[in-house]
Amino acid sequence: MQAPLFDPDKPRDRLLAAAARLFRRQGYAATTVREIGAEVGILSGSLFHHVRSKEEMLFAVMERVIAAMLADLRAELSRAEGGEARLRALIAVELTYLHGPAADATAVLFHEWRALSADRQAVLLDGRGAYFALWDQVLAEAGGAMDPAVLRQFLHGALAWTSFWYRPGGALDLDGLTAQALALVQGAALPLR
Amino acid sequence: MQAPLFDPDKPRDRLLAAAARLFRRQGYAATTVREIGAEVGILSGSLFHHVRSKEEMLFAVMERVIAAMLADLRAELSRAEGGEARLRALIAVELTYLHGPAADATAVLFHEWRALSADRQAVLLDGRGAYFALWDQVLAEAGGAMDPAVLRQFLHGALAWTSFWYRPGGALDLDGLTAQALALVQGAALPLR
Amino acid sequence: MQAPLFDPDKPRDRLLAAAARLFRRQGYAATTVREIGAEVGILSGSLFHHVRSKEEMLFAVMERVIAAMLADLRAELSRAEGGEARLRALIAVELTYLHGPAADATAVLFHEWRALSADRQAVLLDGRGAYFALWDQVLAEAGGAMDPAVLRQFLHGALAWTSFWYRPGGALDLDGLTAQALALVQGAALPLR
Amino acid sequence: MQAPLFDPDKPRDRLLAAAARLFRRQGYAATTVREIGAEVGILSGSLFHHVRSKEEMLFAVMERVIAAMLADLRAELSRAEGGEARLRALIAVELTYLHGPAADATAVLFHEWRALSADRQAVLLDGRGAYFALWDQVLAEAGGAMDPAVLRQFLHGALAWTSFWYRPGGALDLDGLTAQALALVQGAALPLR
DNA sequence: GATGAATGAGGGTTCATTCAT
DNA sequence: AATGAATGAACCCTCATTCAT
Repeated sequence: MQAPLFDPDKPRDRLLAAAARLFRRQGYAATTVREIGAEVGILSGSLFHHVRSKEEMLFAVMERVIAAMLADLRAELSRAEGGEARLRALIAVELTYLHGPAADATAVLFHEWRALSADRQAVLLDGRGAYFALWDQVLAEAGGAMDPAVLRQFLHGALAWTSFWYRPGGALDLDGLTAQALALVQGAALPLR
Repeated sequence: MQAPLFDPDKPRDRLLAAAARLFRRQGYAATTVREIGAEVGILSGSLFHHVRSKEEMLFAVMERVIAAMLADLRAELSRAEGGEARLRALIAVELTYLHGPAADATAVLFHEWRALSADRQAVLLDGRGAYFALWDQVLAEAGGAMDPAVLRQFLHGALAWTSFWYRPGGALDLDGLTAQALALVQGAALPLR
Repeated sequence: MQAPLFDPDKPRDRLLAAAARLFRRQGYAATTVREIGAEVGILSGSLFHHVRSKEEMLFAVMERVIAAMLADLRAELSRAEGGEARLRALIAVELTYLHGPAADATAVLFHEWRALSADRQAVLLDGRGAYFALWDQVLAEAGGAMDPAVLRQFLHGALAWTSFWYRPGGALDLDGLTAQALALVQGAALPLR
Repeated sequence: MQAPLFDPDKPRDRLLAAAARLFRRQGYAATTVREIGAEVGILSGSLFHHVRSKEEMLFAVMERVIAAMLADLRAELSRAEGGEARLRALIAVELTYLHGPAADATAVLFHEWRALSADRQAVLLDGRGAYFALWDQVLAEAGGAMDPAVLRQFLHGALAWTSFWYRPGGALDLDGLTAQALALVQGAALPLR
């Protein structure tokens, strides 16, 4: 990840970071604007100088992650040489977002999608689509036996679910987790090396 | 699955089935008791003759699925002979719940866990623990290279996530999906047959 | 007036009557739903069992007066014989509404029109148009020298304004006030008898 | 009218003119200080360097019109010779204010009176009383049959109401409208010439 | 003079829940 | 069992006003 998702020097970014934290911990619907205000040390009314509505916070958080993930994945893929390296990049980017500094925002994107209004979902679908197109491309290149679409969903599900159980700092570090995920798909649907 | 989760002849069961349906479609927090009432043709005030609170509905739905999944998995495992058959049973039960008649309740159990109060989560952990103990046992028996705990989480995530994209009735039927999931783990972390 | 505008036996009507009273006294924008609730002895949240929104109360109040005034004017005109009697009916109906039991609602209709959203204004314009069409017809029949449209606006303004200064129960009763208004227009723009 | 009500070179006056415009168009309660600021090109916080509160703007606008109308009516009456000329002056001043350059402020005075706090209303009552004393005097001099107090209210209402329907620049110019209003009262309550 | 972030009270509205009928 | 009016707390949001910069 080149740059942090939220700049601690910008009030609006501090707000979004706090919102992401709470949305992740409690869910969007269960988080009140008063709590978000308290998290950054202002009153709820003051939130609305930086943001038009509670939902705009959700949208902005998601927008940021989507753009950043897409940029990072593109960068990593352009650096990676060979099918395995590209595959590893796919997984590494996803897990880095899920458990690195952008963990809150990424979890929100993955698990609170339904809380976003249909209108706003539509706006984000482009970026999300571009991201998954890269996945499909890499998985197709790998030329495994399993339908790439199904494999993509399996892998995406397995990685997304790590946000519920995996905590970095334990016995298994992020590289280790990445290796395990890589082993999962390599053994499974892709031709053995 | 031996018996349907909710008996259409019992008013309370009809209520729970409706709640599960709406909780799944809209999320627990975004579903109002009015909507649940409307779904079964009564007014919101009348709900509380059958149920003590909205959260009790969530709890009851989850309790039912947990007990039923545990019973079904036990039954299937007792019938299955050999490592692969037991592994297949693991996956088949999970996918049958996720996409069969109990789909609503199962999706609620998997995706609305956070909406349940900590107290009530604790009550359910026993049954859930017993279920996953069976998983761990079967996966350990298979004796693969990957840490069974990690493999369990990967597999559980991959299967849980199917509720967001897989729809029975398409080109890929449930047996086919089961086969694909089986292939994923068999190729990966388990010794090749 | 055949029937009271609001039936004291119906909770919703009691609500509307209270709303009309407060809207008249304080203006629509300056009246809070909490005040309206207090006026009928319920909490603000309970208002919304009878009414969808604050603006719906404004709308409902106006709708009632409009329909009732139109019906009453039609009835009075059908009873009135001769130009002067019809003219007197015009004025009498208007003043009866402005200062009789429907005074609050009528004042709200006349003075809070702007507070209603354009959408809802449009819905009411039909009834209002029919009412003024009767005015134009009666004034045209009278065959005065002044443009009937201008005369109608002058007269309507003069009468509407009475809600700011005239109070029944003083030296001048409603019949007296009606007579004065009749004298105003008869002397002015209409041919002398 | 001798001088414009608001001097475009003075920032405070530009503010008041903008406030009058918006108060008239949307009503006092429905106008926000943000909108007033935007109308003159500053932010809402900066308003309060020129004015102590939103209500002070309303007060100041009304104060200006009241003083100016009184001065103008005095001047016009001192110039007018004969009962009819004085009567015409009465009406002409009123209509000139209602539809000339001071239209916004005058409409606000007439239709937003209730939005002013009782304290501030009291302050303005002197000037307003002096103005209406002139009306009563002129109407009494004319010696008609109708109670001058009632006639004054009828006429005031009829003229005030023109702000809702009359627009200068159409077929009927201000002089024409003045003539019609004069005819209304002359025919009515005043002795025929 | 102007800014813009912050305040804090209060706005309209929603909603799970209660209870007399 | 069901109704439906009522509760009361909490919700998101608005707005006039303040003040350090």
